[in-house]
Amino acid sequence: MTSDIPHNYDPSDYDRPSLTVDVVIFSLVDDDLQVLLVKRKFAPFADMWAIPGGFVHIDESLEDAAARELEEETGVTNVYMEQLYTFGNPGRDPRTRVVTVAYFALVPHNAVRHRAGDDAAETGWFSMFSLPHLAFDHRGILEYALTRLRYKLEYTAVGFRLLPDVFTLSELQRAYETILGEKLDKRNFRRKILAAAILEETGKKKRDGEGRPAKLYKYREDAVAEVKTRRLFP
Amino acid sequence: MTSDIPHNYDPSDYDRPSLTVDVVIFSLVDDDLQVLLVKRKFAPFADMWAIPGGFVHIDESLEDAAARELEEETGVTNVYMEQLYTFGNPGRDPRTRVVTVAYFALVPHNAVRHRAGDDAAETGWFSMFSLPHLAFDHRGILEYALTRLRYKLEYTAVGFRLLPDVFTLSELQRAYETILGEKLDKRNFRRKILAAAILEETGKKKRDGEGRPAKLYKYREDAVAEVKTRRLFP
DNA sequence: ACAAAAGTGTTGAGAGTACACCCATGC
DNA sequence: GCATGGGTGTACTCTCAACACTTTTGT
Repeated sequence: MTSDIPHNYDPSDYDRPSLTVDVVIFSLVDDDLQVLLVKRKFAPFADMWAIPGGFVHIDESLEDAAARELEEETGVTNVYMEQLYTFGNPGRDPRTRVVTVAYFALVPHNAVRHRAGDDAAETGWFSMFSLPHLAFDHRGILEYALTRLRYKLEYTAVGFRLLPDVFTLSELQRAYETILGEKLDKRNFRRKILAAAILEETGKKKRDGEGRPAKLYKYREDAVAEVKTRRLFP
Repeated sequence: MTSDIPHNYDPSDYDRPSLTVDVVIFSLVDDDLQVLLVKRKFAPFADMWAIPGGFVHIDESLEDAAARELEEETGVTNVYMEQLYTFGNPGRDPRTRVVTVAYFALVPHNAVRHRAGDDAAETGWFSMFSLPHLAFDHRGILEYALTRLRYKLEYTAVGFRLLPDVFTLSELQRAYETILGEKLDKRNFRRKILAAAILEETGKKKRDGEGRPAKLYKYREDAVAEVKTRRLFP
C-alpha cells in the first residue's frame, strides 16, 4: 500500500535504506561484449571497479536517474535501456543499507564520448568474459544482466541497438554470436531477423574492406520492437 | 556504483526517497482471479483500497520484507513470489517521494487465514476483472502484474501455485482459462502440461461431485519450474 | 440407464533446422 | 583471376492446432 502510516510517524534517518541506481552499460568493442566500469575513489572498495551509479535525486524518476548516470559516463542519450532488477540485501554495502535499482543500457560504441579525464573519475571498458574484481555485489549484477540480455536476444531483435544507426546483417549476426557465445547459421539468421520486420534496407551499401559490398539496414521506426514469443498455450 | 561519495557527504532527510515494498497477492476464488487489497486508514487516499505493503526494515532483505507483508495479510508463507518491478515516479505519492519495489505472489486460496479483524486493518478480495478505485498508482501496478502473470503462464507452468497441494488437471486448466481469459483445448492442454514434466500423479482420485473421479496431481519437487521457451535463434 | 465430468489419438499445416553454392567487388 | 565476404533456396523434421468419442462414476 506504500506506507499507510499515521502522520506523526517519524522514522529516524537510520531506519531508512538509501536508494541508488546502477546502470550496466553494454557495448560492442571489436567483436567483444564490453561493459563500462568506474574506479571507486572512496571507501568501501576504494580503487576497485564498480558499475556506474549514484543516488536518486529527490525529484527525478528512476529512469531519469539512470539516464543521467548513463549520460554522465558516456555522453550518450536515447539508447535502449530497461530496468533490470532491484538489489537490496542488507550487507551488500558494508557501511550502511543501500538498495539499488539496476538498469541495463545498450549503447552503440561509436556514440560514446571518450572522456578526456574531464571529471576526473577513471572509467574503463571491460570484456564481459573477463571481468576484474568488482565492488559490492556488482559481479552478480553483471552476470544477471548478461543472462537477461541473452534471454532478450533470443526472443527479440534488440541486438541492433548495440550497432550504429546503419549496419549490415553480417555485423548484426556477429553481434548476436558474440553475445550468445555461439555460431548461428547465416541463412536462418537472415530469414528470421527479416521476418521480424523491424529492419529495412537503407538502399545504401557498405563499401570498405574486402569482398562484396553489403546492404546497409536500419531500424524501422514504426516497428514494434518485441517479436511475439511462441506461447506454451494456444 | 552504489554511492561512491566522500564520507562527509550528508544528505539531508529530504534528499532521500522512502522505500517500501508492495505485494500483489493473487489467488483463485470461485474460478475468478482475485487480488487482496487493504483499505487505507490515513491520508493520502484515506478509505481507498490499496495494494498491501509497507516500509522495508533496515535489516531485512526486500524479499523478506515482501514475505513479511504477505504473511501479515494472509498468514501464508512459502508460496510463489517474485519481484515484479520497482515504481518510483516522483508524484506517485503526493506527500513525499516514495519508491516501491513491487512483488507478486501466488497463493492457494485454501491456505489463506481469513482474518477476524485481528489487527484491525480492513482487507478484501477483489476480482482482477472489476477493480475498485485504487490509491496511488496501484491500478497500474495491478495491471502490470496481471500482464506479467499471463505472460508467465504462457511459457511456464506456475499456474498450479494457485491451487492446493493436490489438484486435478481440469482444475489446473480452469485456472489457466480464468487467468488467460480464453478457452483452452483439453487434449492439447493436458499433453503440454504433462510434457513439461513438472507434475506427477499422486495415485489418488478426487471423488466428489458428479462424473468420473479425476486423478489428483502434485508438483514434482525435483522438477525445474521453468519450461524452456522456444528460442528465436537456434 | 442416464447424467456428468474424465480421459484419450490422429491428421494436416506451419515453423524450425540443416545444409552448399553463386555473386559482387578490390587488388 | 583470385581472394574475400555477401547473398540466396530447399527438403526433412518436428511441433502446433484442430477436432469427437469412450470411460468411469453417482443417482
